[in-house]
Amino acid sequence: MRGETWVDADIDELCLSFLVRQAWLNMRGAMDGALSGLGLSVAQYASLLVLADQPGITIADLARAVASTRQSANELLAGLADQGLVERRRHPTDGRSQQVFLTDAGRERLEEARPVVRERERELEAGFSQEERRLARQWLRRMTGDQPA
Amino acid sequence: MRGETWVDADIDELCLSFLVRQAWLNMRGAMDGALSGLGLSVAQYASLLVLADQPGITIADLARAVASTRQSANELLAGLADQGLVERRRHPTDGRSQQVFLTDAGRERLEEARPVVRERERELEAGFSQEERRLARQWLRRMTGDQPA
DNA sequence: CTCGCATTGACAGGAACCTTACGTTCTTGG
DNA sequence: CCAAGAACGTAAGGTTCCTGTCAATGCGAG
Repeated sequence: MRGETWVDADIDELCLSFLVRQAWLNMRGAMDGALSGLGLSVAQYASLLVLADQPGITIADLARAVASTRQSANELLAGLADQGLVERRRHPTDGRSQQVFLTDAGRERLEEARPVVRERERELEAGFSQEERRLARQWLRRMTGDQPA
Repeated sequence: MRGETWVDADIDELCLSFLVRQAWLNMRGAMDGALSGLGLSVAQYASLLVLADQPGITIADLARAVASTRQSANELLAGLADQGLVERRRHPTDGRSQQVFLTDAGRERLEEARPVVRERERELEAGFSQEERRLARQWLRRMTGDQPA
């Protein structure tokens, strides 16, 4: 722990969570930088991905899909709606909820963003083998709590 | 992406950053839960670790060590000072800055917290080999930007 | 020595998230 | 069918982080 940050073998074993935090912060910075030209944050990009995969998802389900709260999801959607990238419609059978859809502009923005993000992430991972990448993802998925021991 | 969250092979490749985010969020929740009985958050714990390793570090350097801002670091230190775990002293040779030290109570709190955190993180990683853990850390360090390609 | 630039901790305001609570709607067991 | 409990989107307030700015201090080149 003599460098700029304490990303060091010893400290990793004392607070692994913080290493993950720093990885996330740096990746977020890199992705936000890459996406800024498209007017998107990484959180917005991720939400567009979910919406592309699940058209008509409700705000509550979107929140769950991105491990967030309904309030946060709704606020983020408001920003995307302001950009004309998503639209919210009354749910056809559930009077409590709304369905969210990508607009054409939203789909186009997403298609523009994908290669940008993929390229940046590929750069970050340069030098790691396919197997090492697979292992890293497996490890991360475990850390998300979605894959039991 | 049919589960509770979109922690899924396909989406990982479309937004790896978000997978890291979700790992961090879950780990933070787990650590905060484990540390709550000690009145610490994971961020506070991490700062105590830095202070134990670098007694007398300045607020600005602590902020850099945890990849944060001076303001955030100072606010976090205020909370720790309120608990009597750290103290800030005028720097002996630099009229702008202050040095931060652990108090005895701070050192004791840290010693109590270490095994708690280590145990929770060990549980999260159960089933991964030593080599797999090493690889995951190597990958994470790369993602922090502190280890070039 | 001087001066332009950089750094410091603190102030002010904002962003992005959270929790709590609400009225409305839905679900389900009796 | 009914009532208790759950879920919905939204409002309100709070927390934790950020950025921009400030006055004071430090650094280094000329």
